Amino acid sequence: MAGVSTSTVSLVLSGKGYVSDDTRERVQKVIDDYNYRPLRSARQLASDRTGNIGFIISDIHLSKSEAFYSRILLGAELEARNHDVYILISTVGMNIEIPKDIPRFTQSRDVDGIIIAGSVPKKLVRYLHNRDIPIVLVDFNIEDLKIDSVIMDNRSGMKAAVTHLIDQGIERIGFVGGSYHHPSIRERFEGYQLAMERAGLGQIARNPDFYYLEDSETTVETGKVGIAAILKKVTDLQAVLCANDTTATGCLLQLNKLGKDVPGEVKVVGFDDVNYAAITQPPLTTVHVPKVRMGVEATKMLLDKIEKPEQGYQTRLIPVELIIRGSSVPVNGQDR
Amino acid sequence: MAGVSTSTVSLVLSGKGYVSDDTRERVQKVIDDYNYRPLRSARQLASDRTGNIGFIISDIHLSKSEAFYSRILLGAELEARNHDVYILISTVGMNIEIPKDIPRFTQSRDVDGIIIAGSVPKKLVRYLHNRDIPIVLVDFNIEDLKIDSVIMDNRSGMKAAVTHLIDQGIERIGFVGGSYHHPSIRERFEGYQLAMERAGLGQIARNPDFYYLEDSETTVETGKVGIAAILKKVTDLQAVLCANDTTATGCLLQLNKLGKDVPGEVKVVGFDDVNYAAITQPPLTTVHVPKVRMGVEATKMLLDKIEKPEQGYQTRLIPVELIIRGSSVPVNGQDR
DNA sequence: AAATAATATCGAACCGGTTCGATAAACTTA
DNA sequence: TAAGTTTATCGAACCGGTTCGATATTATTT
Repeated sequence: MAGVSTSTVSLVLSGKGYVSDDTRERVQKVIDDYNYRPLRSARQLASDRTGNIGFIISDIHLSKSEAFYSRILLGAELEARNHDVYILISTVGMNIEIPKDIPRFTQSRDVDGIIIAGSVPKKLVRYLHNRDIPIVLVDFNIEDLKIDSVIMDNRSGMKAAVTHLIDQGIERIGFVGGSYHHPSIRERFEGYQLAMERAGLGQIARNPDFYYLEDSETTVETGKVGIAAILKKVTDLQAVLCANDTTATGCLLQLNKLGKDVPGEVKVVGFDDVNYAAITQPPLTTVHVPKVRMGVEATKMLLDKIEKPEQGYQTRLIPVELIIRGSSVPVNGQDR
Repeated sequence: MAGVSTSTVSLVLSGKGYVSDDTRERVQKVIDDYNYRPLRSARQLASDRTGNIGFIISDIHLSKSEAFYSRILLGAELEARNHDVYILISTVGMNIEIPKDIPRFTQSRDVDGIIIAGSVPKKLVRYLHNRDIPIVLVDFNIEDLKIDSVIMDNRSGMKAAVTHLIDQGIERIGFVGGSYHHPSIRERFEGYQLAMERAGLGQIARNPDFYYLEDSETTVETGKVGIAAILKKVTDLQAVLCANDTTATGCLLQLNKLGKDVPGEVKVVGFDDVNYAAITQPPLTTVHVPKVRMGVEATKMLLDKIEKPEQGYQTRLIPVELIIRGSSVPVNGQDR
């Protein structure tokens, strides 16, 4: 329609090679007028790019009560849209078999790279990494593999929480965690111990009476059991830091059941700032994690990696922020 | 490698046409041995199917606190996997411009059909419907368009809730809702009125003092404001039914603040059974909606529609179930 | 036994782009 | 002004499948 060959149109589309301004404008006009969009499958077949990225998440995480990973997905989608890239999602179970249950898109080369959000079976990551597919991990990492990752600053977050409590003159601070195999949870626990150490309270943070850890997935139950266990040994506990908001919610419920006033007798601090954190009773003090932004960053990193595969691996540390609500400070108004 | 032409391999793959058992086995063996997977882009280009389905959801819904729509997405993914189909997700804002902000995959024919989850701008649905793309709506519908949909049985759910309360000898039952433009919310309100009517309590359900509706998106705040408004007019309210669990949570918070005992003075019933409904204080009686299943059904319907576009449109009504927890019945044990 | 139908396989066109090499025109440079 | 460059465009091969018609073989019917 513009009186040129398809090759020329292709050049206009990609912006490569030599095209006279005159021709370029003429072609562009036809494209605009007819709302022409190149067929992706044809492009994919001809070039070696698919323009898709895979998003892998465990089915547990996707359907968890908090929209934590959904928001990471949202961020990834927003950024992908900017680059005209599609996201193919795939859930995996935690007990998958390799290679039977490998996400399909990795088999038929339907993606240029993969984002893995949250913890998934390590052997899956190993398998994909060995196959030289660009990967970015979000809120996850595997010690011995050099894979790009986006993680929140768990240690600083915990440090801020500890400081917030110590500033109020509180010292007998415990910790309730869960799935210790998840790097974020481990880092949070370490952050707690480190910050306590620095404040001269190392003998408390190192005392197992003051913390509760377990290896299973964190649930509300974890919080209930955890705080109950600690209180049995430490009757005058003043505050508890939790590995995440889910656990913190469990602590709140259990403390309420035991008739302990929050924040009067025991203060509670969570981590993640999931949406319902603001509507617990009392509202939960917690460390805000910018989930959407993490998804955005992951996509950026991945696209970058796809573009320049040779560059070394990197880890992006996303800053977090302590949000102070009613569970850690005495109420002065009626609602705070 | 099997000593046959590519055409024959194609026939083996698709199971169409004539292939001798001998040849079929030989080809299949090579496929298995070499883990051969046909390249999707080549298939897409050659046939007119993409093997992808689009999943459209408003960005608000995807990042809401409850994992409601994420679970629908999960269900869709699980079923899609069974059919070796990919899901391309796209979020849309509620104030999009047509055709500028139309999800990309609809423009470049990258999907065979579309699932729309929850409410999105009506003009978007109209636009897509006019373009003759197979569509299935989940938890949404538009009165004047004949589009396949999967919806939960809102009226029956509300009826079960009303009956549950009436069985306890309660009559002064109110309703707190929100975004009335959402069909599910409207149906729930209608279900409430209808069930009350049938029980001879129509004069209550028709009395505006007993219900609170607004046009904005439902939030916790909606619940707080709603229950407060009703209590001002109906001081001896015995129970409140809510349009969803989010609103119900708001009611719980507000009742707690006002010093009203739940369920002693006022009983509260929600709708949806989102994950955190079990951990409110007290745990929330609510109507369970099988979200994952809705996603599964939607995918099934869509693939069916793609296969046989001519068949008439249908609506699949998914049954719901009342889950009785502490917010609507007196506690007899310590925790119930 | 001949005619017809069913089975089995393949060659070649095609899907809609990208990209390389060829060709030609317009500029530079010696 | 001839030779060499840069700019502009295009033809044709190619990506890896699907599908239609042609052809050959085998089975069935009359």
